Amino acid sequence: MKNAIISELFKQMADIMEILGEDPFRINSYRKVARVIGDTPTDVEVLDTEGKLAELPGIGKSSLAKIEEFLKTGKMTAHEELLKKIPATLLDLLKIPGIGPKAVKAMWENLKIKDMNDLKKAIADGSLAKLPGFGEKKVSAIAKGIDFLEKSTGRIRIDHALEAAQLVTGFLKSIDGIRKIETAGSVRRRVETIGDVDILVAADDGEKIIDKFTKAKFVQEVLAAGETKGSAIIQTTAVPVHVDVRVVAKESFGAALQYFTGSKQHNVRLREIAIKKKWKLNEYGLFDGDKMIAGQNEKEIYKKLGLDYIEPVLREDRGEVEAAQNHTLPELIELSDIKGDMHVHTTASDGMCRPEEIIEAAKKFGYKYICITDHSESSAIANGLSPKRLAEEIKQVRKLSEKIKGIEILIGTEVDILADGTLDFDNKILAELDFVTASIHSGMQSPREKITGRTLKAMDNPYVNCISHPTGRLIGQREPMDIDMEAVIKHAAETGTGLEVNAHPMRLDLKDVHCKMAVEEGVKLIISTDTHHIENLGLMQFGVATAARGWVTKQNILNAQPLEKLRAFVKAKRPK
DNA sequence: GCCGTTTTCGGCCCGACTGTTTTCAGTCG
Repeated sequence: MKNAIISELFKQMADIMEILGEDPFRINSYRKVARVIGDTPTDVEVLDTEGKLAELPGIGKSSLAKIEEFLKTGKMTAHEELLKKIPATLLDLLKIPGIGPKAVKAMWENLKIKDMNDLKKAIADGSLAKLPGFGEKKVSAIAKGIDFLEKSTGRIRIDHALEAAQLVTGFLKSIDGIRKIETAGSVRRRVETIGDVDILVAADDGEKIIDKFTKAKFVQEVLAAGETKGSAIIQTTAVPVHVDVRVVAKESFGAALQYFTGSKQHNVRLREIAIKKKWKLNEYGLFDGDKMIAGQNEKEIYKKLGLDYIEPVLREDRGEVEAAQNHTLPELIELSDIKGDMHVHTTASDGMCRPEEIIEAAKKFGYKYICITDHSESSAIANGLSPKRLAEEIKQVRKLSEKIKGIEILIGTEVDILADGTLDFDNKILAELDFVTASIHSGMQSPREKITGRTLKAMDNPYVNCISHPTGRLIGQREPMDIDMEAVIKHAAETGTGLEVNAHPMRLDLKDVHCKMAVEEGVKLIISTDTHHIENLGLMQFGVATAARGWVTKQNILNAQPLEKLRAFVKAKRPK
């Protein structure tokens, strides 16, 4: 699958052209190609073979030729030509906050700065500050930017971002004069990783709000403080988080919320629609000339533009604008639809709590059922169960099930998929379980054919109901396995096997675009927390958000169905 | 470079903040 590398090539070409000062619209079109290819779950090579590549939005003749050249030869001449014009290391400098293409170009042309080390030297010896357009403050901002970049781990997890958002909104709520407050940006869209957190406030005295925010106890460093916008690095229990607070008037709150929720590309589409109607859309409202025709609430803006309301999780310019025009938006899965958790671990393997504790906690969530799924023997590091220990656990859980009322208690397993694609338990014992999820925990570096083959073979087993965390990625820590997700999804549909949407913010696996692909093929998904601690049960919201970002409805989710339906799904695959 | 229910040519989203300026360019979202 070459999607990621092709996307990166186009992004690099856009960056280089920007440093060279070429036509911004042309640059923008390269960026769009990068984004569209990066967002596409289907292998570009497959799309090309089927002649469907040019059907993707933003891919015209010229981009198609570049992509095909790369697929055929492993080279992209246009990319190589551009790289001859500037050193590749210049692109790293663009990542420094406060430095853009113009600054990079000026530093390179005048001071021969070509990488981070050169830049540090130029700051230290004072030469950068002498460059026209670079004063003392700008140089100090760049130094800070380098420091931030070197310390930061890049984008942060959605749960960490949400914690920061809740900390700041909680604090702001206590200030007099605040009429409304909402978290906007990528946090509101529940994107899997977050760059910074955007908080939107409706109030009259912006300066006062920003002043209080930037002086709050949790603020580590103030990056900017104006009349309507404050920007700061704040401390949370997990990581430092960049938070922006913006203040707008009450009558513009909806327009500002829409605007600052993004995504940028989604907003561009909306503004284009406004322009066609001879209107103007900005963060203050929707305007016909000087007259505001919408702005106080967000729904009004979509309505006036002739669109059904689009939930924030869908606002990625992945077809949602067209669907809103045609009234074909899906009715998205919600947290309250979830009826049970199908993947939890107990002290029997590597979980931190006893079954009774988890079951009681699940009852408090209002779940109708829960399934205990401890590891199998091969996951030795996770204290996986031998067949004998599993047999004991089955007995123990059945007993609990008789004792505890108000929730159905199921016994299952998270069984290892072994190197040859067979399972860690034989079918005889699997047949005694209510639900079986299978996953790969070893040999994750194997080549694509091997990983894919193991997964497909596991799905052939009539007792396997679900594949857990199908790609094995750990966000920010481990790349996904090299696995053919198209083949996996097709085979899941063929064999009546479900796929997990692992809700842990570090996994979110399946990810959104794979969820979309799976439901389009008619595959049932199971959103599970993979709980190891009691608190983990609360992570379900992130799995639900990820599925919703993949246009998933309640009907597509197995554990949003009554228990009878879930049991029927298991039964349908087993030998009659 | 892409695109078309006003367009196959001529458009392509919009504003805040900052710093270095003295009216604006660069960066960011």
